[in-house]
Amino acid sequence: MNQSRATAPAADLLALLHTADAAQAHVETSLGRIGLSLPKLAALTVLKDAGQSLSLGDLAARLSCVKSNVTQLVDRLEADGFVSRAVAPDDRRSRLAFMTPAGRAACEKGGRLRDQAARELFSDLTESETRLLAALIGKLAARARC
Amino acid sequence: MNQSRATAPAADLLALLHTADAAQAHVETSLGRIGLSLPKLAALTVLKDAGQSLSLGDLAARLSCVKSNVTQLVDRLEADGFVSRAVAPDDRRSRLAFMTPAGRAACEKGGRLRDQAARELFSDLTESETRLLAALIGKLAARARC
DNA sequence: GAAGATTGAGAGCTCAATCTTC
DNA sequence: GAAGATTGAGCTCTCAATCTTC
Repeated sequence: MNQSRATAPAADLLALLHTADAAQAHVETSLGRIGLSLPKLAALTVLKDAGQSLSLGDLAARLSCVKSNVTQLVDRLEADGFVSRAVAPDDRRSRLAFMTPAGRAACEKGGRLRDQAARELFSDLTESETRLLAALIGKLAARARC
Repeated sequence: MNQSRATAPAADLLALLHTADAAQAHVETSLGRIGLSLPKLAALTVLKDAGQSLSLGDLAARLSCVKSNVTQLVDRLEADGFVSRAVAPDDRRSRLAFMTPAGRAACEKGGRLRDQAARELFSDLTESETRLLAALIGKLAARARC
């Protein structure tokens, strides 16, 4: 067996991508029950961790994505009533995003749902296996960001 | 250290998702040079492996996605000149997708680019680490599909 | 002119509704 | 009516172009 290890990386990569998709879908199914998605929860979490309102550019930088994406994400978050926009007092070009009380509540509830879903996903792995997986993923990540 | 292992799964999950995104972007950067994306290459590969034309429903099943997605994917592949549609001779409801010569060429070139990118991504892992990673991902996948 | 944000176009995905053919 | 495929609406994301304010 294993004559094809030389070409296996592609299969392993595809398995990784497919599993990540499935894991994401699993968490989002849970989050969907409270009107959240992973991107929305990520934005709310960044806002919560910042402890204050952030400009959309700031938010984009902390979410490692492009500004136009944040514009649309905040549009939807605003429609949900989880976030509001305000003109920055010092610079009228800049828009500040801040969480509403409903957003704060959704963030906390969503965080618990996400953590619970993550524990379910990892429940077949021992603690040392989980640490090992994290280390291997880290090696992959180092290569991917080049 | 490690007092917070109990809540770590969420961080590990997020790292996994983020790394998968980065890995995907890495491969797609390479594929983009020949006008392909991972979803397009996946469809072409399914068609190649089938060795014949497939109905769009068949294609959707083999790609594990919804039929309406395949409709749009084939629209784009057809616009690229990589795939053509034809009415099924036996059932006029059904549309067959078949690869054009350009599609076949793109599939082969794309496969090589994808394999090479995958080898780069895994190049910091030993063979046994790669196998271990695949096994751990498998455990995760088993949980995610429930 | 450069830095903020937004808009427009388009890829990729889903679900619900529709249309055609069986 | 049920099985094919498609269309319409919406989410997430990107890049290029635009608009406003500095």
